[in-house]
Amino acid sequence: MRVTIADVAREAGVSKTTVSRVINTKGEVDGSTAARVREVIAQLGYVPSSGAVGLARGSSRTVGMLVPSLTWPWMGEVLQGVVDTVEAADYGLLLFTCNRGAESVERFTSQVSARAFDGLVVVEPENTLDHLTALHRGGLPIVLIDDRGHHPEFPSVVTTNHEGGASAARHLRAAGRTRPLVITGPQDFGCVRDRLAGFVSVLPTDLVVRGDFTEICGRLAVEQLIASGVEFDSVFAHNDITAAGVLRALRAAGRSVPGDIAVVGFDDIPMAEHTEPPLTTVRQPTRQMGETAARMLLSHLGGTAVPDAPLVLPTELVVRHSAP
Amino acid sequence: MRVTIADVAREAGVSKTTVSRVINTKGEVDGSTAARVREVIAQLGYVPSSGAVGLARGSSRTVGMLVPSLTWPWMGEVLQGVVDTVEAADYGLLLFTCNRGAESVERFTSQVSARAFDGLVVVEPENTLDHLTALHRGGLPIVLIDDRGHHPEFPSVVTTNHEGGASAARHLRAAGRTRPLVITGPQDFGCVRDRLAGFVSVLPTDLVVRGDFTEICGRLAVEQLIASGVEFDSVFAHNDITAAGVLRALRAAGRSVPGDIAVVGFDDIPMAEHTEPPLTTVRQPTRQMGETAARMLLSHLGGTAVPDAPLVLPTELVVRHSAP
DNA sequence: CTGAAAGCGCTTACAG
DNA sequence: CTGAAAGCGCTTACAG
Repeated sequence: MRVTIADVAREAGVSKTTVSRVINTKGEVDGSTAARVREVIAQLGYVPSSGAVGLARGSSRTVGMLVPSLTWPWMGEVLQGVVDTVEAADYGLLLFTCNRGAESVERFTSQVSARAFDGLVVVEPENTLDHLTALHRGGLPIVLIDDRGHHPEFPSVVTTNHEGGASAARHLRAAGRTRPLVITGPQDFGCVRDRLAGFVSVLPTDLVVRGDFTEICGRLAVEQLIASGVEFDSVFAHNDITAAGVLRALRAAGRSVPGDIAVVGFDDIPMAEHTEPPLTTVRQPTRQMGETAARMLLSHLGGTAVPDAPLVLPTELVVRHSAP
Repeated sequence: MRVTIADVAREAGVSKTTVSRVINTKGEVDGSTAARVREVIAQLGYVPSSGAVGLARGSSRTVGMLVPSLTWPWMGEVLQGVVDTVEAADYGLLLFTCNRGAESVERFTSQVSARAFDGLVVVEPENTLDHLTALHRGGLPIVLIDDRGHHPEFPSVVTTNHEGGASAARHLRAAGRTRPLVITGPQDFGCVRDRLAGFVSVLPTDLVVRGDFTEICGRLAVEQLIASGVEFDSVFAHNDITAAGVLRALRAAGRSVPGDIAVVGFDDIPMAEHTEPPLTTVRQPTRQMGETAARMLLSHLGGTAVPDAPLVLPTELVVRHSAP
């Protein structure tokens, strides 16, 4: 049925060994022999079976990617970055999610043991880090894309959260804002601590409300502060979704943005362009993070030593109307 | 190094055949023998090599997914639906994109020939349909998620675009709107023709502007009509991005929404909740489309006959403030 | 109920 | 420069 290396060998009048050698350009092969083999390959439309190659070579030329969710607003960019890089290197990408708790983790582990892939890119492991560490110790190359301040044993890609927070503060300060409200994300996330520390290092404030990265937390924080008569002239929200809630609450309360209150978010998800007014925000280089992580993993698989410190990619302040 | 079936066999004092039988619960095996084998498997942490199993069985227990882009706003939901379904069936998902033109297509085809996966879910193939048809004729099971009005030889999952357009029109008519503007997507897309036909079957109009699914086209259409003094009391945009542009242009022109003009979009992407005002829109069941397509493919792989007509999933009007 | 052997489609020492 | 043979880790008739 399908064309195998044996068919090519027979047709070309050589051994399978020789065919294998011209496919992989390994070892010396006579020029005219090689040409003949290549011709037969083209003519028969032969493509080596990835399964057989993998079995014989002990590697699958496939990388795995484990993500907590595929519907987070910035996940598409990360994925695209990883896929592009992996495809360009002629690797396949096997995608896994771990949103069904223990069951998914177990299934995933079993794929690891099955050697279905050679290495793994992980995005923000929630409570699987111990597990991943065990797999890594067992020999699985892993690269992490993470902002939660984990300090894993394996290489990771992060972004400049501290500087990102600082850049938001500098921008507000330059606009003459002196009394900012900060609405954070979950405080056990490293990125949240860093964004906050960076911000207050430039623009100290005692108005810090603990949020949880949802729209509702932004809305509630603003409503409550306004209701209790607390004054502020700007808001730094730790992500764009929260900032969207802030904008909505301010509008409902009759405060103008940026006239009365300037608002800065974090992430620069697609929505940020479309809020009213469009949101000034600290852009995370999500696609680049995906590309970088994939590149690190591939070079690791290729034998290059991995960096021992996390690779840090720069954020960038994107100025729109909510804080000109 | 790694634990193989031979290790298990030796440790349990049986043949590899027997181990294979208990793993796959195939053929009769003595109860106590089976128990012993299972014990050894657990104790050694044995997991069959997916590559070897695939080679021996001639199938990979993996499905492929080919998408044009991973960063489209609704792609995350589709992907999640596919991944969840595929994982639940203990299959792996191999992800491919075709955004680098001929090169990606070629790479992808070679993976097909390499038998890297058993079946394929395709989302909106741009100009690869002929190619896919060839692969399908060559024996590759394919399920399409598509709204462009292709009529492929293989099963597909679509949504009720005609009824979706009609539901938007009924909603506007019920609100007393009589002079709607329709801004379409690319007119060679089947979904665009259907949405338009559905809409005008309920609420005829001569105000139809051809758009291209971008924000700018929505903005320009509104600006130009207003500049030329054409009156309208509502807008039906063929996707939410375009509707966002419409909202922005109306606001800039000092028209109130929905007071002066009601606006309805299509898709219900995450952004739709966050526009000003929040967007009334026709929701596409994107996640469900992913789940359904994956389920169809899996049951096809399982030997079930595939339906010959496209499977149609219902849209749903989501009412928010832009058209209450 | 169980096992020896062939086979899946490759790669890779080894020998020439 | 080339090939016969063993091996990668499984499954599956076939025979008992």
